[in-house]
Amino acid sequence: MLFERGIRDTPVDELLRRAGVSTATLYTHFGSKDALVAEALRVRLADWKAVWDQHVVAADNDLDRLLAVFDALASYRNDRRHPSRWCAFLAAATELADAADEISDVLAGDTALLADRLLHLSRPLAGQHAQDLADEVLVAYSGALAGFLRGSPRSPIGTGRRLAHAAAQAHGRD
Amino acid sequence: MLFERGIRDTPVDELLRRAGVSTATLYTHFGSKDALVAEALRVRLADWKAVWDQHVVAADNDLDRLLAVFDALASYRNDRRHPSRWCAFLAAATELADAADEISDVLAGDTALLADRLLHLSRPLAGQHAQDLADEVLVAYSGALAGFLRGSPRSPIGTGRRLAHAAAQAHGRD
DNA sequence: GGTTTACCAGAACGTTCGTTCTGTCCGGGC
DNA sequence: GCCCGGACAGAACGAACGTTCTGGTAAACC
Repeated sequence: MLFERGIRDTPVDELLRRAGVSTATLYTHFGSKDALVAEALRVRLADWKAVWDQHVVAADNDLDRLLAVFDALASYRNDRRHPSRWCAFLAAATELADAADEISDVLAGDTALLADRLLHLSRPLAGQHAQDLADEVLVAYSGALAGFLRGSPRSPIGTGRRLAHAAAQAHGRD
Repeated sequence: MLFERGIRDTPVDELLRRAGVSTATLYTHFGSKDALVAEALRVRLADWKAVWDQHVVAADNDLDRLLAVFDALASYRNDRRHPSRWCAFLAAATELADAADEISDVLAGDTALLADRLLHLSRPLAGQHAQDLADEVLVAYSGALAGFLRGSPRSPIGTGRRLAHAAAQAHGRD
């Protein structure tokens, strides 16, 4: 709800009704709407990390482990426990530009997770160019997410995966 | 200002002060804040298109014409007449999810412009796979923009360009 | 020269929304 | 049996902000 309709466009009252909880309870537990949003984002980040983990473990070669981020994204988005228009973290950072550090910290956390893991997964494929490959996959991944916001291309995840694949091949050759 | 601090976080009063214009004048000219924002977005889209045009014309081979979108993005962003945190269109669509059609129409216009031109520019390089290549470049482009929001990778445009280059090469080979 | 047009400054209005306050009720521990 | 922590519904508050209104000024035009 927060991440479908937008954080700013979802009043606290709706969250209360949806959760079947009273105003006072929410505010004693979280203190503010921003803190609640930050907590929701932290939960999403943990969930996302877990799903990604599974797909990396399930892959059986270096290339598939790197590309697993796209397969993980596909299954994360198919899970109706994680509805969102495109990316909860990028959207939150956009909507709440000047807002609480607590919130932009979660985007930073997501980005750091992606950067670190992609770098690690790129090493066996690209060696000393691992940083370049990791950057490229991160951009392909973010671009796929943005594709949902644009409504184009039709299959952003498949497109992002092909892009990352081509990048990996390009680095594998040299 | 609208696209640096965020549309929602920029009150009309600040725009008035900035523009040295009175409330009444703004409202007789535009009718509402949303309409003003929509107009600002339309102007940006026209500017962006013009800059992109120049870079396509200046390129002297098919590959560079396709990749010109990244060079255009770099010079568009360097021009201080077009400040923005990442992408005005994607940001506006995120901030004003349920808002006026007039606004989401501009994102649709940007996306259509990108999709059409990239497809056209992809044809000489990828022939029957032109649609795939165009999709890939669009994702690489959107990913580069998102990179500015993330603050990672450090040079999103260069990374996106490499990504698109690898995709073009991959399609050129088959 | 009077009228129209366009603009200005600033007050005022109405709505939305995050947050707090009031008063009530229930359930479990001594 | 009493008490207290925690939850509830709902009213109330206060700030922010988009929009409209009031009244006044100055140039453009017939």
